[in-house]
Amino acid sequence: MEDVLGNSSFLANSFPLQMIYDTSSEGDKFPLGFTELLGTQDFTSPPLFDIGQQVPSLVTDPPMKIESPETFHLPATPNSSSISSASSEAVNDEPVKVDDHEEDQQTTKKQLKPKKTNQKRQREPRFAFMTKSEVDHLEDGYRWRKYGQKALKNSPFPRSYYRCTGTSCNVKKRVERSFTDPSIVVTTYEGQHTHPSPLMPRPSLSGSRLNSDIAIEAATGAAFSIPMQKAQPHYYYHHQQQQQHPFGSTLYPLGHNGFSTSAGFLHERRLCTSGQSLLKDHGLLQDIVPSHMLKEE
DNA sequence: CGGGTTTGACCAGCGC
DNA sequence: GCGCTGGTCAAACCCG
Repeated sequence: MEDVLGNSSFLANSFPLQMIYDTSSEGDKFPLGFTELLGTQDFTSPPLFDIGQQVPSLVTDPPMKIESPETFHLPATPNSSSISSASSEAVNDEPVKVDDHEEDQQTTKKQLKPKKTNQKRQREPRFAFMTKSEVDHLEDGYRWRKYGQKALKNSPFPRSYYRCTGTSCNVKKRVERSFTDPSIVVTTYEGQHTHPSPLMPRPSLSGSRLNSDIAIEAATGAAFSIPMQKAQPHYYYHHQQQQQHPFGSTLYPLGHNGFSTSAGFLHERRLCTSGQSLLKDHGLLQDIVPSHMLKEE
């Protein structure tokens, strides 16, 4: 976990526009797209980001070697910001059904105190964003309570731990700064909101929502919360890497935990829902990244 | 006073 | 087995 942000050689050819998805053990039982793992299911989760400003991508690096449980990729350019990469962590061999996640969370918490059960601690699917921002704690529409802070071994910046304050909502997030680029905030979400955002009512599809925004929701079936930017992000797109299959080949290396499966699902779903030819060169990014950005590269 | 933050301690998992 | 590290707890503290 410590080289999360520190693998600079890796970063050199990494994907600037990435989203870290981390599922612990769902494997091919994972019936949902990754975004569903985060926000509340469908109606409840507001589109908290302006897709024109911040765009998630599901792509990970093909050469990605998961040396540490979580591997983050930083933008290749200082101007680029945001988001993601895939990671896997806390591998459980036993598959976990998403439906059970709430229960799991309850039990995992209890597991801490009444020492040692025979079960390994089970983790929620995780999912991280890299956001270029001055502020550590990005507003994402939910209310969070900080419950811990930890200095990380290979980073001068501490990691903060937050829990959603919603009752019976066990979503957690971790916020840390990239020490390779302090302007980048890495936010890792874990769990699924069980309630709508208390801060931001979901607007209708009309108005300010961009097509790409809609595309994301169509693709995922649910919106998820991406921290709203306080600083203007820039998106950077690597055409070269995008030519690869945005999910299959790049995500398979994550192996064990079914990321590839859910990603594949997502991809399929995308094809089904968006109704246009989506399988072109740019893969997912094509319809979530503004076209002018795609041309930049 | 209620809710959030800080911070030291504790625990579990992992690697050596 | 031991030490290291990440993750969490919970008491103390802060603030509106």
